Amino acid sequence: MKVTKAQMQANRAHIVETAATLFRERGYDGIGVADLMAAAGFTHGGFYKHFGAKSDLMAEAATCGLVRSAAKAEALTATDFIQHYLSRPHRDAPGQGCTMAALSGDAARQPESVRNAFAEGIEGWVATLSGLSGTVPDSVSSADMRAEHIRVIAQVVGAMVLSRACPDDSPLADEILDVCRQEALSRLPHGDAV
Amino acid sequence: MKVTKAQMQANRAHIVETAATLFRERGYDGIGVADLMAAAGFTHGGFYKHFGAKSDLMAEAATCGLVRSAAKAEALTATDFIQHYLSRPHRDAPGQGCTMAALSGDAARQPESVRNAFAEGIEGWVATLSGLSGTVPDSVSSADMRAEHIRVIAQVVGAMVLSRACPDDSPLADEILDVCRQEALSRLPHGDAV
DNA sequence: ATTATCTATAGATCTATAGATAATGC
DNA sequence: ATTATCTATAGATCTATAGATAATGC
Repeated sequence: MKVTKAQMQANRAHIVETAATLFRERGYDGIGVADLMAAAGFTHGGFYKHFGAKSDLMAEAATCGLVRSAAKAEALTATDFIQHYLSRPHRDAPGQGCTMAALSGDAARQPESVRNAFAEGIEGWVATLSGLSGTVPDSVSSADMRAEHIRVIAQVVGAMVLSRACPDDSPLADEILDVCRQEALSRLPHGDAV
Repeated sequence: MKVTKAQMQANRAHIVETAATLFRERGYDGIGVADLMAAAGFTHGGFYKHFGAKSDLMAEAATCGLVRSAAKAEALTATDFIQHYLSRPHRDAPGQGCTMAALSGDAARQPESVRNAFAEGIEGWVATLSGLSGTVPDSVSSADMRAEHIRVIAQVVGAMVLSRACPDDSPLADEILDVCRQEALSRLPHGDAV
């Protein structure tokens, strides 16, 4: 039943990725170690050879999800990022979407190790937004860019969290995305995005 | 062991208020029916004479918390509302704070009855912001006021959710509140708030 | 007579651990 | 020999229900 070291690393990575999806879909308390391991193709007893506790996996899965989606965003313009982020497909597929939007509320009640992963992930997103073309108007000083990036993140995360808290097919859920998208795009340079 | 009808109504209301606090502090999955009833001063068996299921209490507690804090906000100016909302005391006392910030992430994974309570609560907050003096600049048309109020709510909820996801004493947690407070206040009329 | 609350429990979870198994890696 | 994974289980939860009790309300 033992596997090679390389296979064990691959198994561990697969557990983390599976958890990153299932935690985003069901919340940290919404899926247990046994179901997570089963979804990854293992029995639950082996979990504790990979991780010291469930909260260790929460932290690793958060980092995995935050890094992965920030890397995807780096290929986009700021306009395309906002369009994709504040979209119905993103809202309706939290398992593949933004970890901040899906799990920040849960993370606030988890150990500091999990919240550390979130803080580093948020910093990563600030850096990612700085790299997107046209993130802030040309007139904004570079000293204010960081603040503006933080505001954009708070705006889009807040919009997504509130939209998801509404019932399916709620007009308000769509309206929240629409008005925040309009605002976020109007902040971009050139005004060519709305 | 039976009580008067009036006492029973009072007991029920007390359970809802206790739940409104404990759910905000620990999340919907973070406290069970037995502990909730014990915190309200009852044994857990009686719960099901008051509510059909735990999710019924989630919906009632959400409405209770949302209505109560919106009523408190109505006595404030828009400037004071932003100052209080995006403050460290609010961030560090979720049990008495905004239900949207504390439980929207959890609500997204709950039955439609709970999300209906959230959608109505968000609409209530839009109406509340409309009533605050100086919510939007005088130049904004009334047709755009609703959109602007939704954006303010998304902004402050997003800021609070992200700030709480950071570790205790994290500089980033404070920075998120600070930069979003600055932005929200600058949107108010007269520019006298910053 | 009705019923709000209580005690007790069913049945299903959950996290974490103990010990067996079987394949790697020395 | 080591160890990644497995089976099995301990001990603690959880939601919901059943039946007893005792006070209200007719």
